[in-house]
Amino acid sequence: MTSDFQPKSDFLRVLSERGFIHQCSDFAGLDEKARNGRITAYVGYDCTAPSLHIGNLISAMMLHWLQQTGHRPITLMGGGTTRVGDPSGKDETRKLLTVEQIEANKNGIKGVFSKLLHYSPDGNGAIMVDNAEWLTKLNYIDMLRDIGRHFSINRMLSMDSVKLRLDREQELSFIEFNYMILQSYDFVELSRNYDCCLQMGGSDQWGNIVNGVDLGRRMGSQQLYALTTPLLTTASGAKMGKTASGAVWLNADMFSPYEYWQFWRNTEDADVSRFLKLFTLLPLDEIAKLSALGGAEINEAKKVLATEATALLHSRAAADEAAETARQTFEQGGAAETLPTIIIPAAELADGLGVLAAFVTAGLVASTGEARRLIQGGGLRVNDEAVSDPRSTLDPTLLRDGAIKLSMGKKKHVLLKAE
RNA sequence: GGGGGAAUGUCCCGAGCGGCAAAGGGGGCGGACUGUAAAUCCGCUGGCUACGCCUUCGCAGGUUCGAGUCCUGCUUCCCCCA
Repeated sequence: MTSDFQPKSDFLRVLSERGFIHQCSDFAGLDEKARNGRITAYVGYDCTAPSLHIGNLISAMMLHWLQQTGHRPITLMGGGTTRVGDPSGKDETRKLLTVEQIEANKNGIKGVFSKLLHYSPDGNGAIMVDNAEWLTKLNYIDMLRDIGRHFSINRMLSMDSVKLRLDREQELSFIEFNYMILQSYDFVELSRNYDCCLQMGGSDQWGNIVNGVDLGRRMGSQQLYALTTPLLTTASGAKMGKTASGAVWLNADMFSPYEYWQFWRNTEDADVSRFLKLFTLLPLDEIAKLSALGGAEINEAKKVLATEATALLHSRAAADEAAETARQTFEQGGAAETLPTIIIPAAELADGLGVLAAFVTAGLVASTGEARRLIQGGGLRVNDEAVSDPRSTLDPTLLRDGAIKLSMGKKKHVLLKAE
């Protein structure tokens, strides 16, 4: 955390109170600027996947508060930079994505922001731009002369993103080495065209952002600022956002509102307060009350966290439905209608469907082998009864209200319906 | 250009005298205990039409009853010399 500086601007005060701030290039200067008028700030998003994930949410939330406190957010799509690939925090070169993939990913990512920001060309309406617009037009010689000359290789070699690779004797290709130059240039470009003076991002972006600030100074832009968030980890130190099945995606078609709700519901006790501040819009005094709950009561706070976070990203209705599904499933031990459902042909069930196949079809296990192992460990249940024989079959007599409830472990349930 | 190393279970790290579905971690998953938490303990962590069959140790061949392990060629990476 950066000193005990007391921000006077609404913007930094909110971010600071809610725990968003890790580092800032010039806290006092930025605070002053934000207090004296509307500023424009941006966060860049790489288009490496068809959806953003939890790790991206924290910076998106910063943009939200930026707008709420009267300033203008820019969401920068990395349509250009993704073609190069950011080496920060990565052990190995990522495979280059095709231009088509990048475009497709970009379109997948865009949607999320409309949940958190108002877009409009006027006032403090958010704007979305794509750095492919200017990066793809750069001419190599011009770029070297205008931009490249401001970069010192000596200094670039000392940047974490580069040093790490070199220290570990892992290859860093020239194309990746250029990433920070392009990102720096983005900042200057946005500062010229949109009067943007602040770039925010995760702490792993500090080096890239500060380089942009520096380039701005060398190229005679206005004073630029850098602001980063802490790296999102759980209280036990694990990197957030990775689950068994992969990342916690923000797009509903990749990670359903119900799964999303469950993700937050399973937060560790020690993280509840921090996450309420970061990922919900609840006022701080209310969060303080919730955080004060001790022992088993903290579960109430987790439900609020789950519902508020889900409502913010998906919708209030989806959040309430997820909460209700969870209530029926976990608190009453029933099978809520709204659990994830898999439909199979009625004939298949009438003929007797093998349990192993059923669990594979339901997507609860990846293979029949895994299903067998889980059965041995007592981890699979049909209508809440542990499965003991891998050769047993499911038939229509097991239908309860038209569905068979398949469960893996205590938390994952799927309804199997026949049609 | 010359010399020397390295690539292992498709999550990662990492052992591996010619008999290996391959030691050990980490991570993940399941079970017990709980509060859908943490900590702790136990189990699992190639596939299948499953007491049997099939496919795995960078790639392609070869020697052998049998190769991750030996030989040849290739690819990629690292180190030293130039």
